[in-house]
Amino acid sequence: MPELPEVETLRRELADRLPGRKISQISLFWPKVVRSSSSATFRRKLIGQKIIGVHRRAKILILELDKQQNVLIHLKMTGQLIFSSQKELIGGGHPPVGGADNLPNKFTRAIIFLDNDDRLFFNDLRKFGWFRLVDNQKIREVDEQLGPEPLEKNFTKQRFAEILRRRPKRTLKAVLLDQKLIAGLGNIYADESCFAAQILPGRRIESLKNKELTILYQSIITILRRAIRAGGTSTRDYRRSNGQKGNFLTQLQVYGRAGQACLICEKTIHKIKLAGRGTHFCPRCQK
DNA sequence: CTTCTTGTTACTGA
DNA sequence: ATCAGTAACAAGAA
Repeated sequence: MPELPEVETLRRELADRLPGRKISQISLFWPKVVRSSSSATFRRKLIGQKIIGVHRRAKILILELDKQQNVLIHLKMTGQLIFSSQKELIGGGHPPVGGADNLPNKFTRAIIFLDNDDRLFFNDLRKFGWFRLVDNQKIREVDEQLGPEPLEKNFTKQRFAEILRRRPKRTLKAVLLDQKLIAGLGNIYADESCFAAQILPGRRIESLKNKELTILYQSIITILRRAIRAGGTSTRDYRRSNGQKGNFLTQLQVYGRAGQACLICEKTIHKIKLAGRGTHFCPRCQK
């Protein structure tokens, strides 16, 4: 699912393409994708606006527009943003494998047309993803409700420990998934971080030793960086902006590997339900 | 047919 | 006040 590394991959790719472009037209095939107003108002307000930046906060992609306006995009579980450039097709050659040549398809909920004839397709099988048009003040309110970004400088080991210690009775998995505490982790990277730190996800925070918190802190950062380097994880629906899969799937140690041998100790990977989510761990490596 | 999948919010009950 | 669990959103795969 799109978590921090997947959305960050898209942000970096789209930041090379969108800034400077004006939105020339918008097609909405599933009007409920717009959560901030009616779809008609959304279209009217957006058409003609210029994109000046592409940002990310937690799992939310932010298209910064002129006039203090922003389009927030949440992919939820099955959302995709596929960028289609007209120019690269002119001049021959083959479009990228898995590109936008078969779009729109039955899961395309929206298309954003740009003033140079490039297009951005929003596909979402499950229809949970959304667009919201918000001003800069509202952005600040959204920002305040989210925990620190794990890859930013202000995410120090001390701040991480403080955030966790204030929730002594909660389980580790629940805390890692809580966007108000730490931004951007989802089910895949919560499980992978716990494995890397050799800590069971069902542990209560109050039981964690300082040394364990330090290893967990470092594990989260390392895993997220490596996942971004691989272009994210495509378990199922996630795609990069050119339609290709992210490559981190092959580096997963526990997520999706229930019943298979642990890659470190060869004991069987277990799967339980924790914080309402499928939770994977090695019963020997993790304590 | 049932069960499972998950990001997020709302709700319930301990 | 805190926390865990579940339903809802929605649609498809197994």
